[in-house]
Amino acid sequence: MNVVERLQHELRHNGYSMTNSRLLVCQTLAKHAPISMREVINRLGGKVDRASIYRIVTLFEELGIVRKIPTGWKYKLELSDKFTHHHHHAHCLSCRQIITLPEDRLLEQSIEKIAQQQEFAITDHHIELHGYCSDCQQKDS
Amino acid sequence: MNVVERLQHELRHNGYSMTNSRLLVCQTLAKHAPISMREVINRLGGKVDRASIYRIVTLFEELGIVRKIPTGWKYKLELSDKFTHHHHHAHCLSCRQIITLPEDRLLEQSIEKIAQQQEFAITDHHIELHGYCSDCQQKDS
DNA sequence: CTACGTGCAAAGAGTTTGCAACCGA
DNA sequence: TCGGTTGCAAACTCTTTGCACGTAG
Repeated sequence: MNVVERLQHELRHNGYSMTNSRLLVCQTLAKHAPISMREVINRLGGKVDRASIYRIVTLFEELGIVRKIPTGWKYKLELSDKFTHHHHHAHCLSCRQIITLPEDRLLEQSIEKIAQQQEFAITDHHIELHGYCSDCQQKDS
Repeated sequence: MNVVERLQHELRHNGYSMTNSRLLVCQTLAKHAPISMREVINRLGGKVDRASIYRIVTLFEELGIVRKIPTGWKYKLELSDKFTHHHHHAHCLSCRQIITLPEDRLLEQSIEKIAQQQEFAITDHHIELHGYCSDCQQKDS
């Protein structure tokens, strides 16, 4: 199932229509993630209105189609695990690059264990590392 | 070392003055964390100007005195591990409560291991759980 | 056809900046 | 005293909302 089919399925399944604007937003996310709201708006400028983009992203978030990844005071967007695979990110404080981390069983298990201990019914989780990537470490030393 | 002494130390050590405004912001964070920017501004309304609060929080973040914890599109603020103990949060999607989680060795080790594997020099990390707290699970069922 | 979606425009939050006055060491 | 800090006011960016028109099913 490719991105478009997947989107169509998620929308229909929840009683929403597949529209051209929704498709454009989804394709932008698929192609450029992680991407900021501003970038999405710029890339779709003229094609989809700002307000509609906000409405679409809000809907996508409710349906679990996109996730927001916090970067300092702001955030970026990317398609959820339904479209890609489960992963987390590391942010380089020097070059601002966002690195995608490989999935780690032990880490995921730790999270689940803690949730169980707290009797917290977990639906999602987010992990974010801050520091310096290998390239920037070499430059600075 | 209490909160005020700790603040004084962190500021002096980095060449900044201990001012009344900085003290007020710090005390507000100590007393009400996690707290949103808006709440800080409201609580200090009349005593410290909005712009100064932003400047102070930005400085505090650079010095590692405060950390931002993302909550959806927004964020809240709290004093860093230097003032409290290292911990993470769980957000209840129903009652919006933010639960402080106990420290977990296994989890912290997993994080360090992943950073090492990626040759990423980690300085900080965030973990955030989403789901439903035990109270809300009972209400809904 | 008809309810859901979108564009437009304007309002409402949240955040930043320049500059003159102020205060802490 | 003197440079770092703050208050004020204005600008700017980000996000939301109401309403009339457009469009998918």
